[in-house]
Amino acid sequence: MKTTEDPRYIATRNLALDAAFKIFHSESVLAVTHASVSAETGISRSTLYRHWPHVEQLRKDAMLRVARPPVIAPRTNGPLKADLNWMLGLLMAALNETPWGKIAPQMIATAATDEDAKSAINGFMADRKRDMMSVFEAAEQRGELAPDAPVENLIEMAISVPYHRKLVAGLPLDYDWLDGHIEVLCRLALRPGAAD
Amino acid sequence: MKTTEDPRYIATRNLALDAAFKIFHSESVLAVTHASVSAETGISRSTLYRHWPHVEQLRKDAMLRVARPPVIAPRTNGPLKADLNWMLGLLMAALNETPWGKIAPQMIATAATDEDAKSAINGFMADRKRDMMSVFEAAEQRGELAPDAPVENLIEMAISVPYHRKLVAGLPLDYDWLDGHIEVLCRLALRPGAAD
DNA sequence: AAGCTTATAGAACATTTTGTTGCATAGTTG
DNA sequence: CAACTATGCAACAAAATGTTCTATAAGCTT
Repeated sequence: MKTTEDPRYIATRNLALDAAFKIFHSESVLAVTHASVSAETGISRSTLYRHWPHVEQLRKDAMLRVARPPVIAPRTNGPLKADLNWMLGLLMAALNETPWGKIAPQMIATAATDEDAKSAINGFMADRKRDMMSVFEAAEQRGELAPDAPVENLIEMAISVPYHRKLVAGLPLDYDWLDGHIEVLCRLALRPGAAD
Repeated sequence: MKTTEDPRYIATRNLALDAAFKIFHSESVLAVTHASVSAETGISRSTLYRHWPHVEQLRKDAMLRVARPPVIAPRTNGPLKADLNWMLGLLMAALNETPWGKIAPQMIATAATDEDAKSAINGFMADRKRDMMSVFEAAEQRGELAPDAPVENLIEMAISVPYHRKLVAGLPLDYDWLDGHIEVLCRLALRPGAAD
């Protein structure tokens, strides 16, 4: 029988990674150690070392397992402005009020040197871009979009600015700001005649 | 006499922090320890402990001392498109080819939990925004700007996207992309009649 | 130049973190 | 039931981290 299928092994792994993530979120990556996870779960240190011979493996597994942004269901009812308000409002909330806001910076730093973390976070962003794309495609089918709307760039701008404000510039992410952001995006997206 | 003015103390401090930064850049923050700096410089471990009783202090000092983005002299000759190309080209190069591209992610992560790192990186970004502002003001005085150009938002977008592409999305930062980015920014910035 | 002060080097020591191993026990599989 | 394998525990090893003391040398004061 393969180790990885033994229910005891699976159970230990899940328990440990849940605790590791909890520690990661409430303290920091560095607080995740075999000792701290052992204390949190009751799993013995030696067992944890058998699962993850080195701390970095434990930390990375914890990060990759649960550290992902909340799923944002694309809303494509229209009009575009309302859809953007919905999507970016949720993104804003994710950064302000969920673990993701605290975990993202750590992942970004890890991604700078670790391939797994890099492909994970790149994947998250690709998902987010795809969701946004479906919003713009729906707008196009409703005929709201300007024919020369630079959709790719708009999506990048829509998503990048909230991340940058929160993680790099240290500026507030609130609806006052979001309204202006969306207004600017719509200037480039909507066809001149369309109702705003 | 105050300790902090003794030339020996200053010399040791500078030597140590230079080495710490070198290690930080070539390996990672975690590689910066009293032991590694001692090995690199010949300064004794006990002396380093007197300067920085705890590793985190040493790491943070190394980071805050030299980890700053290259200064980008604002260019305001005009036309706006050329100025933006200059400024954002340099920002791109800073992210692609200088230590800053490797260090920024670490700083962002540290800023999430540390006030000093946070205010440092927020300060860097405020500087960058101010530089960009002078570019747009010059454009306005030349009469290039549309009267309703949303300058604040444009500056945020101009800067955020390169950072996001590089650090989060893992997309390439090259002139092919930059041309499109600037073209979109100019659509919103320039007055309708202005030569492009 | 003489004397006081302070930083450094070096070594010895203490503590904590990190990783390893062997064995008894108990859950899992066939 | 029999064979296998994960776990818990305890003892141990090694490395990283932090502390303290003393002799020496550099800097400052008069």
